[in-house]
Amino acid sequence: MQRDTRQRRAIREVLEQADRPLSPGELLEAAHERVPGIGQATIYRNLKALEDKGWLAVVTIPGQPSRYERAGKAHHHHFLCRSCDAAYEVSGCPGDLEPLTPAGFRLESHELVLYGLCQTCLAG
Amino acid sequence: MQRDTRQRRAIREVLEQADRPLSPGELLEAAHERVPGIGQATIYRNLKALEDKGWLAVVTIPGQPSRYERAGKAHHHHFLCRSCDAAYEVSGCPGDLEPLTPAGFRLESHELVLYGLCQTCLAG
DNA sequence: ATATTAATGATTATGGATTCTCAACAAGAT
DNA sequence: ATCTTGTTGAGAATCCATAATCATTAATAT
Repeated sequence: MQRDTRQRRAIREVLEQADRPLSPGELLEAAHERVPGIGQATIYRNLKALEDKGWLAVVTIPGQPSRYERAGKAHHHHFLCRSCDAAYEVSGCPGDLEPLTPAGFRLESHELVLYGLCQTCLAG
Repeated sequence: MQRDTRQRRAIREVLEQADRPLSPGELLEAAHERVPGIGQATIYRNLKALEDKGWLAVVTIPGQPSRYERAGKAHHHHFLCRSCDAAYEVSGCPGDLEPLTPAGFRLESHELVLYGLCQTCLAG
């Protein structure tokens, strides 16, 4: 039977309260405040388990480690700050991309990443 | 002084004639037909050199090796076939993305990747 | 034709993310 | 309280893309 450990609780809580997708490293750092000594192997193990369970969605960004966010959100995209590397959720979508699709191709999905500077980095 | 080798000629020719961005592996395969025995180290060395020279542009796609295409093309995006992993160039752009950008953030650029099946894979 | 040395190719090494190993630990049943 | 065994943590191991080594090869100036 699946056990309810402090580490798992911490990981789920951090991910539930995050307002943006987190990388394994960011998650480790945040979970560490709740469970000092938590190891990265535990982070990876549980990320994979939560993903398999459909509780988490993976966000892939070129040249960056994967980010994880709660699954089931409405279709949306992401903004990556080129200064602090934080990924943010952006609502909305540019719309119908069929017109861009080459003739004879089948469009199934798409990913849009905005790049720039986040408010925090602009202020600092 | 920079020397004009068979390997370099082959690499440039393949990239010039390609109608889509190529990965180092695809480039090696294609160049191999012109210069049997060409090694991957030569591919990587020359890709980097051509990129530094501004002759090539790098295309980054999540979870994929980099692709290389001639620099200087008009703004465009890419389509990745989830079956054969070939990247294709797609003309056009969804347009102004400022409206999607969170307030207080500075938008500098963006990347859009379409996913699906290419004509070749659909036919096969 | 010969010398010079940039370039190549086979191989090893590197870097970063992710996974595996396994002894020690701890959640949950009895 | 005790036992069972799922989980954890530290570190080693793996994967893949890319970079570095270095003896050999070959482009080009003489």
